[in-house]
Amino acid sequence: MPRYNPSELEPRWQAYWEENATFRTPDEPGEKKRYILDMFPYPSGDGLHVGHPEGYTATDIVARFARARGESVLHPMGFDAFGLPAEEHAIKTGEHPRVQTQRNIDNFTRQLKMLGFSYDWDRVVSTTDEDYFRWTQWIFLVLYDTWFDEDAQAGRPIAELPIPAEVEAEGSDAVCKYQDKHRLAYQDDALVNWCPALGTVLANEEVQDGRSDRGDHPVKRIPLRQWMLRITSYAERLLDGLDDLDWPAGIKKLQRDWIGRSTGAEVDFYVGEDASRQQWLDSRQDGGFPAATDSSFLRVYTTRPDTLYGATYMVVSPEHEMLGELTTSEQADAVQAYCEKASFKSDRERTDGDRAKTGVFTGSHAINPVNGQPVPIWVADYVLAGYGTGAIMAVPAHDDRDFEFAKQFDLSVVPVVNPPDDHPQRDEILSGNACFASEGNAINSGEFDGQETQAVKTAVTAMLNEAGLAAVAVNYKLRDWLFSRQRFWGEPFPILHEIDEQGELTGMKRAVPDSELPVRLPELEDFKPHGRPEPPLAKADDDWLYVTLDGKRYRRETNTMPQWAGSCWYYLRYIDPQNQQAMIDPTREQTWMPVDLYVGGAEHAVLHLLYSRFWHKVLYDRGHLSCPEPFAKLVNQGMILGEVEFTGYQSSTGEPVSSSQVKRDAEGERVGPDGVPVTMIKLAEEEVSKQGDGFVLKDDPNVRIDSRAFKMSKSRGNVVNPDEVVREYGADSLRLYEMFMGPLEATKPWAMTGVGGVRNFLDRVWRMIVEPKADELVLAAAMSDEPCDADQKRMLHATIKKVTEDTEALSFNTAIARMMEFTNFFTRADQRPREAMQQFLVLLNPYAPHIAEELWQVLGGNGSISHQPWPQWDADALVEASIEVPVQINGKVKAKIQVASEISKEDLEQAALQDPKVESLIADRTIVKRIVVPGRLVNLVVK
RNA sequence: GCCGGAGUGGCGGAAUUGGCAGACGCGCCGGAUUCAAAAUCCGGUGGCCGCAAGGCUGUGUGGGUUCGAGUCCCACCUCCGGUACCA
Repeated sequence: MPRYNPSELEPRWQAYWEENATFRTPDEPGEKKRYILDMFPYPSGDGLHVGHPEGYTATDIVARFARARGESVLHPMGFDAFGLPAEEHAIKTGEHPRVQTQRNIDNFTRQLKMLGFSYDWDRVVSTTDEDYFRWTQWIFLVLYDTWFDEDAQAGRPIAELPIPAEVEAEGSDAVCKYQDKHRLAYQDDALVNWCPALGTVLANEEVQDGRSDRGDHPVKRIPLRQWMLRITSYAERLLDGLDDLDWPAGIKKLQRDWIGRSTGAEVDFYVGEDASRQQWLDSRQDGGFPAATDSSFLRVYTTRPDTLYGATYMVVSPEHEMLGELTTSEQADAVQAYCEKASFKSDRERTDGDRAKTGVFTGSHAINPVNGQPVPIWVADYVLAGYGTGAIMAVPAHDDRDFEFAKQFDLSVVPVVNPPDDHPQRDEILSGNACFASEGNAINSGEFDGQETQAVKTAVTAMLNEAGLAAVAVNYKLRDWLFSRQRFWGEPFPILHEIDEQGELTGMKRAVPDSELPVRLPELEDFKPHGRPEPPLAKADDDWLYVTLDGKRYRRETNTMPQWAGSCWYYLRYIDPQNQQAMIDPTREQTWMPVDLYVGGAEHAVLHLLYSRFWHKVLYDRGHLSCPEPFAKLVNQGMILGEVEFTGYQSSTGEPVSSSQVKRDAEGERVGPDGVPVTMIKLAEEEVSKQGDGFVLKDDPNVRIDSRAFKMSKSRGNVVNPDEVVREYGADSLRLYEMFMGPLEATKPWAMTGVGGVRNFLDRVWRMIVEPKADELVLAAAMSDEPCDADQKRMLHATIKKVTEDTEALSFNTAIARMMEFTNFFTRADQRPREAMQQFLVLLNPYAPHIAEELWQVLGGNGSISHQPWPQWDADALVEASIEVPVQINGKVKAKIQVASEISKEDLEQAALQDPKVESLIADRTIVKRIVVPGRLVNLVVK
């Protein structure tokens, strides 16, 4: 029996494609190019997950479709192969991360090939290849060699940085240090998670509630010299660039919010001696608002300068540099104790949830510049050191956080914005017992009373600016990018630190010359932590660690780059993966960039995409790239959940508990109505039945059952393995099912019966062309060389149209539905024109390429079906002689009439009125309105 | 709390953007084929009322706009995802 046997035919066609290099990227792209990109995977030891092939199938369909339409396609794949799991494995087993990584890459490659994706396998890159990370290091050096010119809003070579005369005068070391302060890649002290018990520095994701994930040991935050990338300089450009991108609106918003631009004012509050205040004010009047700060005043950033009259106290962050000077001797102990406590808290703890506000009075006061009133200065950890100036003016009447703090410590509340007359809490607000954070008319604000918030903002800022006490300011939530990791399995930094004769660091550093790249990872005896808060590379032999260059001795940088580094620019290397002379050939870059379609998970919505855009813009500024944005169109595929599960609950005594009575207690534990924890039990579909909105236990309909699909996870045991699906149903069925489940962007649950459904469809396609009853592989008896009749032609051309349009719109599920209709139609026909079958296979090919190739050959086609041009539909063939039009009476369909498709409005109305059913329904009533939409419907409004 | 997204048959989902709700698939029911089964093929399948013809009702809830609303507007509910004091 010549049955459809994917396990035989799929590997055969995969071998054919490989041998014939069917999907090689053309060297000289034709008129239209299309760069179709997947977010490359981290090759984990678990292998491919069914979530991966969702996006990969979508892009593969688009790639095959575009090729058939004569476009030149670049469709590559690679591996984001640096990362923590391989390193942890190495620490445990002593096996070099490279070994395990290669094994995983091999397995991923096998699985990807098994699914028949049309990648150009000659262009595979892995971020761990020396040939690749050589250029990652090179790009780092571009960042290191660049400063950001605010006026030009562009990155420029560090050599072009204007050096102030006073720096110049101090000599070349001072100039170097000045330059270092302006580079896009610079060093700064930042806090790391140091775990003394494990003797290692941990990544944020390895720390849970201040304790290590592994072993549950305490983790301390200690400052360590770190590499930072000055992404904040590009904040404005990164914001602006979003406008022209064809990205989901949600992702753009996420990026905008992450960058978090706000405008307001910086305002200086005098903190010096009362006696010198007038002198200070005079100097400001003459000199204007200074760029640099000194200890005579406290500078704050606010987005609500209109509420300055309501600023009743100030707060500085525990890390604020002026805190020491502001603290009076009486308060010194309390302040010191408070700051110490704060320093032990992680960022997370400090900003976690709605915990009560804490803080300590410093003992000093500042003078509110608008009214000359003294206001107390507090220190509190609800003010973040890294945002704005690290200090705030607190307006408890109009800021929820300040209000909460003021209530806690009994500070005064002065309302300065009048809430609307109908505001439910108006009286409380005006008496200082509630907070009103919206806009309105000013009150208690001197000359500004009665004006609207926006006007007051501008006026107050202008007034203070006139006096040299404030200036308009812009702030971003975006922080500079902490770029170094204390890890082994990452790219080494191509940086050398100068050491003197005693082996001490001099503080001077230099880039490794281009010709010396790549800086390879050292060979280590083992990968176990060495117990110091220093990166593992510090364990390397002196051969690696120390370098002599131009007569000077250097110690290599021992931090490594984060995993993001390699993924920031891989899309460029695919274009020219073998280039030994450059990161990318400029002509090729111009030919293929930007990426026309980028598909991947929404979890990378912010970081990966923002980091990539940042690097891209720097490389663009420095003349290495021709387009300002890397990814023209972005699509996020939705998550695939496990099979739907029915979950019931049981009390401790084994009694079933209705899910409507199960609540979560304070710890998040599920408890029954008595507050005692319940146990979850998995139920089979047969044990439940539908009732109302939900499901209930069949045996006891009073017990409600939860029904939902969960994220796939090993611990839950609901992970679907693509290897098994391919073994059972074939790769074409897996591909087709992933696309048929629903819209690409939607989150959707897996259902193995659905895979059976699409497999059924492919079996039907097979039998539509191959004779199922014959012993040999022969064409179906119904196959005919006659042309299509009118109905067949209409079905064929309507299918071509629908599949073409839906594929273009990435609406794969409906395209597949249409191909199913086509197949149902033609399997019923006893004459199946060969030509229709052939055209159909070309449509099916992007979706299920193996069976399409096989049947194409069975039908006598030459070579690969992938070389066949995409069919065109004939609009004339779609026209039907007569169509059915519904007739509504008062908006409800009461009859259907058969009319000529080209019928005029008047004739359609006549036809509707003459329909016997309609006649009888309107017989004794009057028609008050007639709506006639030719080709669509007739609606008669009667009384 | 805030920000996104989504609520349509037993289930996954369609619906040319305001014009016949439920395409297609799964599941289920009936029939054909078979000694029997699998496979296959044909038909049915939102709910309620009715022997039937047919009628009523129906896209999370309540209101509104319209000749006409799953689709637009207002208010609310539920679920999923993200986020967390950014002044």
